Amino acid sequence: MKERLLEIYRRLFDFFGPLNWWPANDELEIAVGAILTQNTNWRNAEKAIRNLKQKGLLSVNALSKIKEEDLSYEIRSCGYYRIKAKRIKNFIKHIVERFDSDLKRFLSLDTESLRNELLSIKGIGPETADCILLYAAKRPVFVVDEYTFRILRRHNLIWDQISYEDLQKIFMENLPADVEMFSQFHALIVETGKRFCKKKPICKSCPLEGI
DNA sequence: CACCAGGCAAGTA
DNA sequence: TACTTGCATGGT
Repeated sequence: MKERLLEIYRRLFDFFGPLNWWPANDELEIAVGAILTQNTNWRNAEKAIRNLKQKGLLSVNALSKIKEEDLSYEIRSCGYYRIKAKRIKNFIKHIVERFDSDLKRFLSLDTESLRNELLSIKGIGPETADCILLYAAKRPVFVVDEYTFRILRRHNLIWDQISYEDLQKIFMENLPADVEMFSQFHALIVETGKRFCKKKPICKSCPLEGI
C-alpha cells in the first residue's frame, strides 16, 4: 500500500503540479472557510468569506458579537446559511469561553486534544476538524473526503463501507507525517475528483488510469 | 430541466 | 449499528 499511495501522489503531482490550496490570511479564515464549504462548492464559500472580510466580520471578536441571524444573512451565498451560522457561532463560543478568545492558544493544544475538542463542537465533524488541524494548525493529519473514498474505491484499493478513521489510518500509517505533503495530497485528490471521478461517468484519461 | 458541490447532526428502526 | 433526511445557494 505504501508504494501504491506514493505512486498515486507522484502521478497526481506530475499532472496538476503544486497546488496553492487554501490561501488565507489567518487561521480563523481557514476554520470559518472549512465550515462554510461543507458540502458546498468552494466558489460559493469563497464569496461568503470575501463578504465577511469586506464587512470586517472575520475576527473572533466580531463573530462573537454579531447576531446569528445577521451572520446567516451575510453568508447566504454559500447555502445552508442558517445551520452554518449556528456552527460558526458554536466554534467561536468555544474559543471565547474556553480560550479567552485566543484562537492561537486553542490551536496550540496537542493534536489529540485539539481534534477531540474540535469534534465536541456541534457542526464540526471529522473532515472539518482535520482540515482545521492540517491547514490552520499545521499538524500532519490526513484529510479524508468524499473524493478520497470514491477514487480509491473506483480503483479497488479499499473495501466498501470502510470508515473515515480507517481510511485516514491507511494514509497516515503508510506515508511520512509531512504537513506540506498531506496538504498537497488532499488538494490533489479533490482536484482529481472534480475532473475525473464524478459520480456518474467512468474515469476517462484520468492520471490514475491503471494504477 | 436535473444534478452536484472541499459534511454534519438528528431521526428512525 | 446502519440507513435516511434536512439543510440551500449557485453553477453547469
